[in-house]
Amino acid sequence: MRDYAKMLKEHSLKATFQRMTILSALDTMGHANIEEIYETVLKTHPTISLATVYKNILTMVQEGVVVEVPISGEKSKYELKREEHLHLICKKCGSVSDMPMRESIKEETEKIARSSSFKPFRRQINIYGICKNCRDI
Amino acid sequence: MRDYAKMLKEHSLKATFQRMTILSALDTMGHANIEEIYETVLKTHPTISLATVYKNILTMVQEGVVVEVPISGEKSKYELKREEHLHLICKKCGSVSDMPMRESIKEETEKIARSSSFKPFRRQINIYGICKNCRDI
DNA sequence: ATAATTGCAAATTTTTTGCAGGTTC
DNA sequence: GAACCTGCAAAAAATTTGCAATTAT
Repeated sequence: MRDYAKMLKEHSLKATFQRMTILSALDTMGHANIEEIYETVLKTHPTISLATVYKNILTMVQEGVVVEVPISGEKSKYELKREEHLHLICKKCGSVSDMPMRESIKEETEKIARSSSFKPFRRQINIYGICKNCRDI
Repeated sequence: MRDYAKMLKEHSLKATFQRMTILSALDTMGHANIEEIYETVLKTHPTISLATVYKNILTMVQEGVVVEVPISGEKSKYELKREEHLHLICKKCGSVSDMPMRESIKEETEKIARSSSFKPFRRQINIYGICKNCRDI
């Protein structure tokens, strides 16, 4: 559990309970799309509106507090901003899990970008497949 | 220009002119979202309906003739299926360009997957930044 | 105090669907 | 000629907007 109020204030966003609830939901869920976030926050704060979830996800993504994870064939999920990592995405159960980024991958992608005079900001690596759980079934 | 009819038939899809036109549009554009595809096919075949574009993109993605490229902060784009590669995505002009996949990246991602007993099918790597053109302006 | 944020309801945009007629193999 | 595909119009789903009331700083 992180200090959500601090995260928000560092980006000059007001620490409303709606935002704190959304961040807390993302923190426990790891990755979730708008609908999933909305359903989760409703459980503890039934007055939060869907429009507020939309507006805040947009704002918090713009401010870099939250990161969008676009996924083939699904609606985008969102996660709290943290160190760079990659995603293992199970095509069976839909789970998303984080794995640390390797230095060598960073270096290779830097090289590739450099070879096109492309100035990279950030990477996004998704690996699609079947997770351990679904495989064992 | 590839043999679109063949591509379709290999996946037991009928080679309608609507599908051929969509594939041809993707071939020339490289990457495009639904709206862009629709606008482009309209130029040569003004009778094609938007619903047909939606239905066909869905079908052709399911059959693996076309691949979805989900992009942070934008609507998904689509491209013709081809060898594995990665994407340089310019946050200024929105251009997407393909770069060859490096062996070492494949290997590293295999290792990462293996370490979680995850069985990988395919990777998707997006590098976001500023392209040469936009940088020079 | 004030500037930002919220919830609501409505508007807009995006995507999906059902079906009668047409096309491909 | 059978199964598949199309266009249309309508329905459903997803997202955005405007605004008066509320809240954080």
